[in-house]
Amino acid sequence: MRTKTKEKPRKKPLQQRSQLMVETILEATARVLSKRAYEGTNTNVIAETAGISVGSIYQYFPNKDALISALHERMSQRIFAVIRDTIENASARNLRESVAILVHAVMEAHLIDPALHRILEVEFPFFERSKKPGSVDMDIFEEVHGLLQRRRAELKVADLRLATYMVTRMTESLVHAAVLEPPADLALPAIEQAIVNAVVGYLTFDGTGH
Amino acid sequence: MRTKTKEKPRKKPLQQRSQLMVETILEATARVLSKRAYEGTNTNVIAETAGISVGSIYQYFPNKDALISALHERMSQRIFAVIRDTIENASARNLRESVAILVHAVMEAHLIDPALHRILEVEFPFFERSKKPGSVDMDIFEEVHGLLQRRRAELKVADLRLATYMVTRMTESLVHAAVLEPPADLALPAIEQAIVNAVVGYLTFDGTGH
Amino acid sequence: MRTKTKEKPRKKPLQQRSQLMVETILEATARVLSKRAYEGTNTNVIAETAGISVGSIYQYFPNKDALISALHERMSQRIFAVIRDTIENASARNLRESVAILVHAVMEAHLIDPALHRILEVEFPFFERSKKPGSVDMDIFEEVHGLLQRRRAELKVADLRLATYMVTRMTESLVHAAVLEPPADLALPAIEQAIVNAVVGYLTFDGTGH
Amino acid sequence: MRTKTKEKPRKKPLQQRSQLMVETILEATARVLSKRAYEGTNTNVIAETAGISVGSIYQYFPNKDALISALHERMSQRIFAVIRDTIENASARNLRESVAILVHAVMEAHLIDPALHRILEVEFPFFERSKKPGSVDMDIFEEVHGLLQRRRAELKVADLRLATYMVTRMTESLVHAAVLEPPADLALPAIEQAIVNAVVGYLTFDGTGH
DNA sequence: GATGAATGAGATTTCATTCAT
DNA sequence: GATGAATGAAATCTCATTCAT
Repeated sequence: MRTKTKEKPRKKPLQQRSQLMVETILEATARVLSKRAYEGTNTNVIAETAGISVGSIYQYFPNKDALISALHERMSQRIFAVIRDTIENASARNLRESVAILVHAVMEAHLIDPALHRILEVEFPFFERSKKPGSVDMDIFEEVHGLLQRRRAELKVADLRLATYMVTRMTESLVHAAVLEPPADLALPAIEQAIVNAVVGYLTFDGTGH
Repeated sequence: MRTKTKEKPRKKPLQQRSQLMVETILEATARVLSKRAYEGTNTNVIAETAGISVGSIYQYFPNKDALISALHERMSQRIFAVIRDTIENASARNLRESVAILVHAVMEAHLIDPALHRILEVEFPFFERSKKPGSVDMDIFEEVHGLLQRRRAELKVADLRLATYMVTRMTESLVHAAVLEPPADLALPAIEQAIVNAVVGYLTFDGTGH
Repeated sequence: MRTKTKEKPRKKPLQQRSQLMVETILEATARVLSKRAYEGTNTNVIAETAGISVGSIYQYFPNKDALISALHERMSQRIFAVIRDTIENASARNLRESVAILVHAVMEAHLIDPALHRILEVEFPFFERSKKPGSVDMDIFEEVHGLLQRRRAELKVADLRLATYMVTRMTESLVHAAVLEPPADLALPAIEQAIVNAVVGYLTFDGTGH
Repeated sequence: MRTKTKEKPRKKPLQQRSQLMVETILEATARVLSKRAYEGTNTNVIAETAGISVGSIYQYFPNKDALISALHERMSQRIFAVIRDTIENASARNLRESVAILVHAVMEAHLIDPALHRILEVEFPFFERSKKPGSVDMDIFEEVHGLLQRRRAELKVADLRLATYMVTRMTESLVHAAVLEPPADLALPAIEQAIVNAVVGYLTFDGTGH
């Protein structure tokens, strides 16, 4: 059923070592980035942290930007994995539960590594996610689109693509804000609840008054 | 009578000239930033664009960051001015109209100088807005809080501070996304409409189904 | 008897004001230099400290070096004045007393404003004193030369010019070191005593053993 | 037997290359400093003179000051080496010969590279020598102290530490002045002779007249 | 493939000096 | 003469990237 899962069946030792090196480098990049933020992060420090030489970074990444991009991508993958698994494994009885599960999944995903996430989203958001098919954003779009289709009967909204866009954006943006810039006087669960309400409210709002 | 009193006939020439210079510098910074993005923006280019010398920048700003911050601040001020004026001058007959006006105002504000706005918000969001009283963010919060209070009767939400937070965030985030990363297949007015629906939906959602 | 005293008989108001300005500037330079050392001393700070504008400095001094030079010169003048007056007013009964008075005078002179003196000698010694007739160094040379001539009978040294050079250097260098880099475990009076001994020892040493 | 052990056949290639680079840099710094004095000496010129890139300077020295300090230190080391070797290898028959040898050694040392020495001592004396144990100044102090102890019987001075201080200062200051600001009308050997006389005179002066 | 010393363009910032007011 | 905003050459230092070993 899952269409686009990228299988990696070949496991040649060479590729294994490569894969290990790439992991090491990305891990170090993440660590340095979390600890020292944009200023103070440079390829030499990353190499040192990874316990390798700068040269090796350039063996696997054409330049520094590619490094950040890859990190972005990896984080997106992880987040998407969490979201997809949650959605697909959860059995919701109605729209509200579906949305609650979605929102909770997104929140969980954002709590994976908030420090790094924060840096990545806040200092390097311009490493823009592609909107092309196959990108994580599209994957999520499709996932949510599927969810809404399955709940079609319970919705008041007319345009399902627009609704998918809205739900995706609302969930992402509001969770993002709540996790990364938590307001001092509001509890996270209360906000989570409010986000669910907002999404369901939107989807079931008939536009004339309830 | 006034033997030795030095007259200062010129009306605050200093402040005037200073103000002009600050404007010139900020203007140039904005221009350079819009055109060349983060990379390629440096004090020398800014000075050149402004038709002044680098030294002059440092006469008015202690360092480069202060320059970007000032630009941020100025843009925030402008945006807030638009929003406040719109809200305060508009006469809405009901909640939906109030929200529609708010959303429209925010959208207008985001369309002032999207290119610059984009750079500023996207590349330098870490020049973080303060949450302190007196900051633009707080001003907007208060403005929205007032609006909701006036419409208290029409709301289903319990916690007004939470609601204010949600409305603020939703409006800002969704408009932001719509303007700066417009989805290819959706029209802006349709999205605007959807945002209004989402906000009103949230505020009038009783939690059980409408 | 005193040959080279530069008289300044004319006291036109204009020159008075100029003189005042020059004083103000030099005073400020001295103050800034003492307080902030080489780094952190610049014409703008000097002007600010003096309560005048940078431009005015350039009305009286062609450039920054001239400023330091003038300060050097002024300090030299003051030191020389102290030394000359002490020597000429003192009535010594023998060589030892003469030397003691000289050494003490030089020490007094070095204690006028040690902080400034230190900066001036330590950071700007390369604003080299001229060896030309009329310079302070020459004045001191002549003063000491005269002193030795008067004590000719008590000396064992053959070449009086060489002796003058030696006495001048010894006094200056040793006092300088003692005052500006006081050794932790030796008392200043003890060093002063030792310097006197050294000078007298030199002057009365017959070269074969005493 | 040694399957994977990486051999490092080149004898400390790192240290060797590093050392070479440090030498090259210091050498260039010395050359530039001698030729162009303080003004006109900058890291770019030094790099150019050394035939390397600026970056390499910063690979080995944290900043410009460290560069000058290192040069200072190296010169001090060399001077001390000359002095110590001369003193320790010479066999003097009496105090006068000991002092003569010391003075001559110091003079020799000051003549190693007078141009550079001049710049270093005259323009950067504020890169102050530490007075801590282990510093060159302390080494010299100890060396002289030892010398005086060996000649204890021939001395009239009471306090040996004071005497050591005086001898050290006199020798250093007077040689310094003689070499770096040679008086026009006095021959260097004559001055050297006079310095020896002064030191011996001081050490054997009984305070009442010889 | 791995290493890391070397590179050098380029960025920020300072400050002596000028000159229009 | 006095002012001080404006100037801009120049200096220090960084760091992504290369390439000989």
